Amino acid sequence: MESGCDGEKPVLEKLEYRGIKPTAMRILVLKILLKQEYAVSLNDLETQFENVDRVTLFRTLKTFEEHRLIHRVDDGTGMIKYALCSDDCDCDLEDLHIHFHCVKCKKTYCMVNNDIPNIQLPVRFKIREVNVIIKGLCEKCS
Amino acid sequence: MESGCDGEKPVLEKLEYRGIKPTAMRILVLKILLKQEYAVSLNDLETQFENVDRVTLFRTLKTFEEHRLIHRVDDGTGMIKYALCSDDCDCDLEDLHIHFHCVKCKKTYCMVNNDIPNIQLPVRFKIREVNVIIKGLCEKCS
DNA sequence: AAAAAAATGCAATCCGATTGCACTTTTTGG
DNA sequence: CCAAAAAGTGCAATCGGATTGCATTTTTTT
Repeated sequence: MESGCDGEKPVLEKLEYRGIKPTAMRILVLKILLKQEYAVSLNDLETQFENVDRVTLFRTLKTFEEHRLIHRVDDGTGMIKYALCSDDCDCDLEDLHIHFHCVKCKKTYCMVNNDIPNIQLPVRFKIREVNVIIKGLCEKCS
Repeated sequence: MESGCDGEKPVLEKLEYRGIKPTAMRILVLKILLKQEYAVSLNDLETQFENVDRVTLFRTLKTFEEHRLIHRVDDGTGMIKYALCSDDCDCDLEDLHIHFHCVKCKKTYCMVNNDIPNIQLPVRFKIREVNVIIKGLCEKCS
């Protein structure tokens, strides 16, 4: 049986694992991120708090990003979204799975079970990163 | 032998074909768009003029977009880019080919010879649009 | 040519992202 | 344990691209 309050240990471990000092704010934010089933924007995050400064959240996300705890998700809406990296992920820039953006509920899901398809480009183009965004209706909205 | 000045007819025809009234501004903008080999942002466009108002360009592009003469290209940079639709294109939202964004020269190319790969999603997700962005180094920069 | 409609240009606004700086909390070294 | 240094936080302000309001100009209609 777990005796820690609210099962906080895994959160602390995750932070430490990435070399991030566990401040109250960061613990809170990570807890929220862990609950999300889709990529969140700064705004999304902000609405989950009562009285938090946008900028602090912004910088918390920035710290998380720099330490590879989260990564940006480009879902084609122009708004930056974030998602947790998997524990073993060492993503240089962005992660490599497919993202699905629901045009109705505006949520962006990570389609973890899909591999990026192989794409043939003219010889001299050097691929560094592939981003596949699918737009449509998600399970709940279709 | 073509006798028209500067081969302007095709430009006028393109505008008319899409039901766009050919003002001086629009002819100029379309001519520039026809010369591009990659997707352009509003800024890119602006730098090709001496004294044009951003907003006019913006609205010109908007008109073109509404009449399906151009379409938006999302290259993951967060900045909206535009590219000409092919003559027979009737793209509802965005076009369906792959875009390549060079991280060095910042140009975004349309990879017209590549088909969008088939992607399997969980059953109840309804795909409306697929956008593939590849980042890396282009021919010239690699 | 006059009236109506469309296009244009300037100023201003909007909104998310980001920075500056002062204040607070945490860490470090004596 | 305390003082200095470092790190984190919060508020105000800035930045940059996108977009709108409105007055003026140009084009179309009658």
